[in-house]
Amino acid sequence: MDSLNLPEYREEQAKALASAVRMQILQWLKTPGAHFSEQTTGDPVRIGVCVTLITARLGMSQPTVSRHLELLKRAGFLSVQRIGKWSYYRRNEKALKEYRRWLGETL
Amino acid sequence: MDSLNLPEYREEQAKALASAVRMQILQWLKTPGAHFSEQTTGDPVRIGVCVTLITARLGMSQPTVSRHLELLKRAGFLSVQRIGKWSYYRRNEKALKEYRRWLGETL
DNA sequence: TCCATAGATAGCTATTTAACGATGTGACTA
DNA sequence: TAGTCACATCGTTAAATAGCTATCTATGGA
Repeated sequence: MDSLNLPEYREEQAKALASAVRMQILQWLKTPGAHFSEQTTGDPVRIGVCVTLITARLGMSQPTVSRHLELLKRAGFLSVQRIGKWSYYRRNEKALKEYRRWLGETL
Repeated sequence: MDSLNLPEYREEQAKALASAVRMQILQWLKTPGAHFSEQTTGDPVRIGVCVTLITARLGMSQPTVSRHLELLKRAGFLSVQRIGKWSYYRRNEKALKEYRRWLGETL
């Protein structure tokens, strides 16, 4: 076939979004304070939400959640910040916006 | 976990787009005349492009292409029109636009 | 009526994905 | 310094996906 003009990472991003679990994570992280108010070790809006809370809310095993978070991070949609024993994940709005823009003009 | 508010078909649509082959098909069909000018049995812009031409352009087996087209159709992104022995596929711009709108306000 | 053509469907295989439990690692804590 | 906590990584298994060949169905032409 013709060479694909779909960059590798765009496909990776599309795959990251093609999962109900990962879309749910992204949506929760839009308003972390509303969904993870239990977090006391830091402002969820600023630094992000720790894995334990996301795991509890999803009701699945911690390694599985870790894997979903990694895929979203690899796609560029999440960034992590490690503070002490905790990893705080938050949305990368810039990458999300960029992806929407690309899809809008490509699709 | 909380009940997901991602409707089933939104996930199906996202999966349909998470494939380089299917994205390529959608892009070609944006300007069918430019990519499938060989088609003589009907105006590709109006009625769509037949499976044989898409198959030739992709360079993969006909059943595989048929499968990709079916997934795009199930997602609502393509519609088919059968005329004689031919099936003409074309973009469903309304569904594509709707999906972009949904993603924009959900993501 | 018979054959060819277009496309869909079925069946198989290889690969990828998603889940899990077990274990490793690094950082606080008693 | 021993233990615990937070998270990542590893290894396995089951299910989903993508490709192929073979075959079926329907239409059109000789």
